[in-house]
This record gives sequence, structure tokens and C-alpha cells, in this order.
Amino acid sequence: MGKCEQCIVRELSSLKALSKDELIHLAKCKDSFLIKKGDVIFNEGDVMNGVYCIKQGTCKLVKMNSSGKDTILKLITKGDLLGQTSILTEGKATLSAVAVEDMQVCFIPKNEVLGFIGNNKSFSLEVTKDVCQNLNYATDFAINHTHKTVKERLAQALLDVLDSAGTDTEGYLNLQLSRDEIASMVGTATESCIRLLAELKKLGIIDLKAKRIKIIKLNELKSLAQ
Amino acid sequence: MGKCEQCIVRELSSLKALSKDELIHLAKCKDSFLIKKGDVIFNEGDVMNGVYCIKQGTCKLVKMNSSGKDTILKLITKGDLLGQTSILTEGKATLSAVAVEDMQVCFIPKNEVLGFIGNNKSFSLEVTKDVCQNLNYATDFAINHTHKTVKERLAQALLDVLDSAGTDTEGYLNLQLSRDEIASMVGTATESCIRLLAELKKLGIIDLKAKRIKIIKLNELKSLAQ
DNA sequence: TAAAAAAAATGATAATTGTCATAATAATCG
DNA sequence: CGATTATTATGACAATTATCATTTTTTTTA
Repeated sequence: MGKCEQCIVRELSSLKALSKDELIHLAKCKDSFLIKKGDVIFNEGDVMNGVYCIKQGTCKLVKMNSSGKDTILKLITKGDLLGQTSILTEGKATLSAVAVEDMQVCFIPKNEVLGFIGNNKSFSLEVTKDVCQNLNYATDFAINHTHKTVKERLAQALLDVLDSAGTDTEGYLNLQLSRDEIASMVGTATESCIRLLAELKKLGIIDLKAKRIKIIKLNELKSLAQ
Repeated sequence: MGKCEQCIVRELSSLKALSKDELIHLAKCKDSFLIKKGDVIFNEGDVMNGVYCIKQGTCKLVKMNSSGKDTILKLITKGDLLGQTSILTEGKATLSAVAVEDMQVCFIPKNEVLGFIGNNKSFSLEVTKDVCQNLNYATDFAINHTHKTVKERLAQALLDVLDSAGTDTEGYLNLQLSRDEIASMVGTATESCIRLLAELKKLGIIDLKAKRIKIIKLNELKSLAQ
């Protein structure tokens, strides 16, 4: 079991507010494990017994609508915490989390998290701030999906992937999502997504090599997303 | 200056977690005032110096998109607190709040709120839970605006108005919004909104008397909204 | 490696929704 | 009260996007 004190991603989340003693305790109670691409971390409706800390890899936060279509609300990466909301409201998970890459995550039991929240004001405040930021993100997402066109939203989705995964040495996005998944981020039909990707390629804004996507004209993509 | 201890709406918000002493202090530091229909409580980008507690009346939480169109994200009514997120993240307001009825509100200065949060675990937790609920609401809103049709969203908007304002003795919604405002809740063009309202009337699901709207077949409206 | 399955791409078409123009009605104000 | 302005309503039309059918390409698996 790794020492949380030395964990690279701790500084990226609310966990940075924990004391040395708390970190030692955390190292003992946490559970570290691997998740394979495509695996479900938890499902909408699941009872959440703790919080997940993402050490490596990316997952998607997904919600299924009444007609069975997925929407990807957000990509979650290194340093993010998952499941805080459910722990705090004592409710079931309102979203599903599915790995889109192989992942390395730590699980922190609910009672330990609540303990930290109750005993460490600074940690408690960080958690609350994090939820506030998630709220701001969700609000912006909602606004974008209300008044932007599919093309504008696609541009934004590509920027989101860039933001959470970065690029390889050749400049290709470091995360390969299926057309279907990109469509679920954008909130459109797969075919529309495919067509618009082809259009962006024709405009020279992006390049497509099979499933790999390279952003060529970042500024144009940004201005497209507005 | 009214006594917060006896305030009718206190039980409806996180403020219910305050102690007697804290309430006495709150009564001294809060500022109570009236807001006229149409008045702006605060604007997107404003520095927030405190939190608003809604004692009476309704306001809309609005965000303007890059092309100048408004989206109404939520109706805020009696017992709700406004501005918590901005206080917690120490950022500026990310939304505007505009009265859609005459209102009675109390303003609680930022430092007092932060004081309560720092000293009262139970209050702090209630505030956090409230933010979590707002996050869940925003997520659902986003999903609805991603995959539901305008008609389904209109049905939902009418249910939202019913929920936050109720009906008068004749069964008409107790809040009169303009067609333009309803369209901003739905995220559609005013004309589309008008047409669909007419369609719902033709179907006998609602009745329209000038600006007044009566829900006749609640269950059908609910199943339309899904 | 061949066969099967899945994913991506493309075309044709339909449906939904937005936009612009204009008319009717209601509200406001001097 | 009449005139002006704002809101609501309706029609015609265009644009965007979804859906369905089919083909091509890629991936998986036997």
C-alpha cells in the first residue's frame, strides 16, 4: 500500500489540505487498484461507500437519459476526486463513471472522508469549493448545450479532450474516444458528429488519422467554440 | 429589524442549523429589504459581498450566452439562499438574479456567513449539501437540454413554475412569466414557445387566459416531460 | 488468416426548430 | 382617452440536425 504523503496527485485535489497524521491514516484505510478501459467504476443509482481518487488515466462521467442515450458530462483525470457529492448528500450516485483508458485509482471509505470533513476545516472547505467548481462547470455545460450549435459544441468537446489528456509528440490528442463517445460529449447523433469532424478536417482546423485526432489550428477551434 | 429566530423561512434553508446565539447575531448583522419586480439583485460578474435569503417572492437565475441570449437556469423562491457559491469560491457571481415578482429578501454579509461556516460544523455541512443539490439540479438541467425536445422541455418548465409558485384558487399558476421568459427557461425561440403553448392548449393539457396559465391535465404534462 | 462483428463514413430524406416578416392584441403613458 | 409601444400570435420559409439505409473500413475473434 503506497504512502499517500508522497503521492503525486495529492496536491491536485482537496486532499492537499490533510495533515501529516491524516495522510498516514489515509494510507492505511485507502484501497488502491487498477481499472481496465471500458470498466464501470460505479453506476447511476449505486450506493456510494466512498470516494475515488484518480491517480492515473481518464474516465467519463455519464448519464443516461430516458430514451437510453448517453450524455458524457465530463472527463475526469489525474488528481480529480469522484463521488464526493453522493457521500455528502448521503444519496445514491446520480451519474455513472466509466474508464476510457486503463486507470489507477484509490478508494477512500465514506466514513474516513466524513471524518476528515468533520475534523479538518480546511479540508472541508476545499471539498466544498470543489463541489462549487463542479457546479459552475455544470452550469456552463448546460448553457452551451442550450444555445450553441452542434459544431460549436464539437469544437468545445475537442478542447475539453485536449485539456484533460494533452497531446503526444506528434501533436495528436492523447485520448482516443470513439465517434460515438465524442457525439455523447457533444450531445448529438453519431452521424452528425462524424460529418462535422470531416468538415473541420476539410477546413484544416483538425487532422484525422483513424481514431487519432490532431488539433492543427487551435485558435480557430477556440473561436469556433467561442 | 426582524428577529431571525422567528423567521418563517429559516427552517427551509441551511440557516436552520444555526444556534440561538448565532441567530441573535444574525438578526443584528443582516439587512432586510424589498425588491421590485424586474429589479436586478446581482449581475453576472458582480463581486458578491454576501448571501441573499429569500423571504418572499420569486426571482430567476439567468445567464447570458455569447450571442446575447438569456437562459433562465432556475427559479428561486421562499427559503432559498443565493450567492453561496460565490462566497465559497471567493469568485465573482457567475449568474444574474432578477426578480420576477416583488420580493422580500435579507442580505447576510460575507464575513458573517464564513464565520458561521467556520464555527458551526452542522451549518457548514448543510451549506455543502445545498451546493451538492444545486449541482444535481444543474446536471439534470443539462441532460434535459441535451436530449429532450422543445416540447418536452416546455412541459418541464411549466412543472417547474408550478413547483415554485403553485396555483391560485382557480388553478392558474401563481407566477406570470412572459412568453419570452418561458422560452428562456426552455431554451428555445419565443415563437416556438408560443406555438407549443398553443398546441398544449389545443390538446387540452393546459389552458391559457392571456398571460395566465392553468395546468389542466397534470399527469399528461408530467408524462410529456418524462 | 479468414470470417464475423463493430465502428466509421456517406447519402438521402424527414423532422424539428429557428428566423424573419407581419398582424393582432394588450399594456403603458402622456 | 387616444396614441405609442410592447407583447403575443401566426405564417412562410430556411437551416440545422436526426433518422434510416447502405457501404466501407477497422477491429475482433474463432
